[in-house]
Amino acid sequence: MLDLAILGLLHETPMHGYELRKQLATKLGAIRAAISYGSLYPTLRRLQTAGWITEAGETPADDADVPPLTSRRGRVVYKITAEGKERFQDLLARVGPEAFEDAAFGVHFAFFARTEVEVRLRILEGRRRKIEERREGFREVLARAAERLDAYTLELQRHGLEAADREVRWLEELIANERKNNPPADNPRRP
Amino acid sequence: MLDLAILGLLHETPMHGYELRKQLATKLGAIRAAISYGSLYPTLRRLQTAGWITEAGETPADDADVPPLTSRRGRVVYKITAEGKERFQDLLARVGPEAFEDAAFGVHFAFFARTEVEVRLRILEGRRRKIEERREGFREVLARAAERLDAYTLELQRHGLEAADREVRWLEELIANERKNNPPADNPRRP
DNA sequence: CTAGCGATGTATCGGGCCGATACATCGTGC
DNA sequence: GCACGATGTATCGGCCCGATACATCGCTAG
Repeated sequence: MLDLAILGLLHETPMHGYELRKQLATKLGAIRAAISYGSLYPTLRRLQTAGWITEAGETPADDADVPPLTSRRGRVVYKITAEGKERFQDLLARVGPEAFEDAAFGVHFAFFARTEVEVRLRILEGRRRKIEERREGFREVLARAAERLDAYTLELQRHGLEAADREVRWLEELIANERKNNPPADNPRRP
Repeated sequence: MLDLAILGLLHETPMHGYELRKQLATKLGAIRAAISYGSLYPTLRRLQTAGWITEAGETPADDADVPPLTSRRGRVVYKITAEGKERFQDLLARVGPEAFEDAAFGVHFAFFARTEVEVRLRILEGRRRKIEERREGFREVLARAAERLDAYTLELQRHGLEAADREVRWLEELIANERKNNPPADNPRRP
């Protein structure tokens, strides 16, 4: 799951670990917390061993750096290899049940701009089905076991039901737009 | 985190692992997926070693079992000890920053019926602050970096922002009710 | 009658990911 | 001139998950 995210980011531009973590945090902020270094660095090593990324010596042309960052220390800049790009496409198109889990779905979604329409649809529909099942679970608990649960547990169920319901509607909107070949940006929002 | 959940459930009634997992799944369904056996059984062993739970021989009085379950196999029924109850109260009242994380917050909330009002309020307020910060993050990304992100990433941010916003409002409602000493069940919902 | 299946039930193993921690450098402000 | 926060790399112990294995029970189809 981290593999896909890291390869995806390095596909756009070479980066070092620290920067990678920051980008991940903003790009996937809606899905999961910032990734830990205890995951990041071992994963980078694994990807490098597999031949999907390589160390790229610090780029000498630092033109237009945000502030005048003259530092040139132990930063290790990674870039994706040809095999890495293949691997990325492979992971991106693989639509197993894992792709519908919370975290994995978010990562897939974050790279939808690089995904085929049919794959996007299959992922969105799989995710919808999963959330629908979750929603059904809440409904059953609320209908069948309401009297056996205390007020707070019930409130948790209600909140979960509402959240699931809203996510289903969100997914349905996305699916409909996808079928009309509209990217989500074309979907007008009230300001 | 599992410790608190398991002790809490065993506080209500003795149970074996399988049942424990099912109860956890419904009680915490809104928060986290069903707990894995790969976590459950090692945790039970740990709790037992610590002296917080003990094996209770299969209860002989099986009166009013749901179906006539005559089976009496290798089921291991656990029950909480006096030290376990102390430990549970201790964990329940400990309000560190971990208690505001997604999963831990859910577990704490699920046992609010057994929690002091002041502790409930501190947890709800800490959680609210955390979600507010998350919401601020989304807002900043949407305001400052919108042009650098693709449509799907933006949509993810919008969705995250909306979810965070709604959770803040939910928490605010709960806090207000808490201050008026109303349990959440008194909060009327349209059917 | 029996073979198979799905639910119940306990348990382990490898691995992913996290939080805490350590350590070093750079620019800035006091 | 020095403390502090941001930048940056790295490891370690531990929690938790998914996959897997294995055994029993009750039901039902052949």
